[in-house]
Amino acid sequence: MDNQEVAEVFERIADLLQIKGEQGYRIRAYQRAAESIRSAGQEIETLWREGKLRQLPGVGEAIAKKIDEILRTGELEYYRRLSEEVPESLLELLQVSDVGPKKAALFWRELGITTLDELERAARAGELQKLPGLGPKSEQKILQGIEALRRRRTGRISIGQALPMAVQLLERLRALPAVLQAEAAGSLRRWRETIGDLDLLVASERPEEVMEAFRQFPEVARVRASGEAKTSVVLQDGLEAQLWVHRPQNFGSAWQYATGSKGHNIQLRELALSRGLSLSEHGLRKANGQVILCATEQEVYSNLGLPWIPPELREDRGEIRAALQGRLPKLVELDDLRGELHAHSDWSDGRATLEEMVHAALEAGFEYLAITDHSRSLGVANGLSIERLRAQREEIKRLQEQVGDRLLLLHGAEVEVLADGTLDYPDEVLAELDIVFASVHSSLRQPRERITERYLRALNHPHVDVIGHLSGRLIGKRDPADLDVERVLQAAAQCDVALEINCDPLRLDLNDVHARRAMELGCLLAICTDAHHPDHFALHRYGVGTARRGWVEAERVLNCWPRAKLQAWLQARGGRNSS
DNA sequence: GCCGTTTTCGGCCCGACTGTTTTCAGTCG
Repeated sequence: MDNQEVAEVFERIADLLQIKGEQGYRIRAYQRAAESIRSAGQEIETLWREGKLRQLPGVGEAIAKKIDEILRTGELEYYRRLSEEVPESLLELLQVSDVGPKKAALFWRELGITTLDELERAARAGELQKLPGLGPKSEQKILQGIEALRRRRTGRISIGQALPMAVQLLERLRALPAVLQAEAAGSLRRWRETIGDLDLLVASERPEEVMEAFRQFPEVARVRASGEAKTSVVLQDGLEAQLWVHRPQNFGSAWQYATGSKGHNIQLRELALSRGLSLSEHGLRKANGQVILCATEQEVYSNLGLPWIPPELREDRGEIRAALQGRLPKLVELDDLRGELHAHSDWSDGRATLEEMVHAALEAGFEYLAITDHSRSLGVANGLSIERLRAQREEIKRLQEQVGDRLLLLHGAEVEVLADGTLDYPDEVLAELDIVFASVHSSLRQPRERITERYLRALNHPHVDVIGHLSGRLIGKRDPADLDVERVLQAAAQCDVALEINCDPLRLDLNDVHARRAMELGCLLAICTDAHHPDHFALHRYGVGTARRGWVEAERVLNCWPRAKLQAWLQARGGRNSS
């Protein structure tokens, strides 16, 4: 059973306890444990075998015992008994906006409702408004919530879709005369790979004016709630958006609050309490009632005795402790990237010529560009035969002469790791290349042991320099391969093979959690766009966001290295000589 | 149920908005 599945058990326990009416902090304890298990860098089974479950934050004696039972027996007696008491299907009611545990319990106990369909029927029949504490408006909202849920169905969307929408709304906000500053917050600012809703923040002295304009934006389909400080809307495409408006004097604390994550904010507020301060979006309040206004986030953190913590780290994954101890990483930045090592041309399945890719790289200010077209067996991608690969080398040499010293061109290939773990070109051909990416595009569904061995074989091949998009996942479309990631990362560290963080917002592969584990194990990384078109070079920022979420520092990223260091590393590997 | 630059027991984040209320509960972020 993997981390995700174990985490889900505890999440469901927390939800069931809420509906049951359990009061207090046990619920949060289960939620925190679930989040901790989900974002653990290692597999829960490994930690369990090694007796290290208690090292996970939020996992104490009781939850460790429950994990042990789950992994030994595949079941949990406590959970089974709980779901006998409270029907599990009630959990789907919680997905409806404006329905929480209290209302779900009310519908169940008073009307015997246990499914979404039953809830909808009751609402249409006017049964809900007869219940205590509800009226016609609540009933109408719940019906709208059910319809919105059915329309949406997709849940969270890719950050690649969310970012352009947020940019559009921010531009519109910045054009308003009453707006002094407008910024993204929430999971978007933390560069999470998927986004549940857009969180936007504005600094203004005239909040009503901003809110009024926002409600009228053409992107807005429906206003869910709107006050002086906060407006919540549903956009035309079903996505929800929040807008907060605060004065510039407390913009910093408001931005900190709106950025989250929830877990980070809770930890930060507890730290504030321990120092006799109460933290909210309005600022820091001392015991005597005096409020310290914070115009910048730096002021929020420094008043708590902390350095500013980059948004990508704010996931309650140990960043506050690290900040207290002065151990925050010096995160890689977009400007640290000096070149691209994974790019395609129309020699295989790219949509631009070599010349066009080279010129785009010059435009982007790269110091180097590796062309890495697909290898021969990948027919769907027009993979290069050995003859075509050698012809391409001549073409690249010609282009190198044209551009001279302005850009270093590397001739590489994205070589298929075949189903048995061998590579798609013979060794003598690989030896001719400047850089070799090894990737898996086929037989992704091999059983765990088999596909892990396949990668281990590739890692041990002397000519392999980088492993491309390790898991093969496409977010929301294709699950990652069933892989023993820990073994692969350890082998990569040992073989001195780098791992790609693929910047395509549908891949982001390695993901943040695996990137962080790779850093802990001493692996090298490469942040690459896998560009199939000149426009794709702009995707670097997504990979950098993921890398930063993985606590990645520039010195461990191949394409942050200066040209000479990169060349020296490549030439020292795989028995290549410097010819 | 977890956890300790206050603590192994007694704490555990904070506020906005809405609807159905005569002063607040529920939901959300």
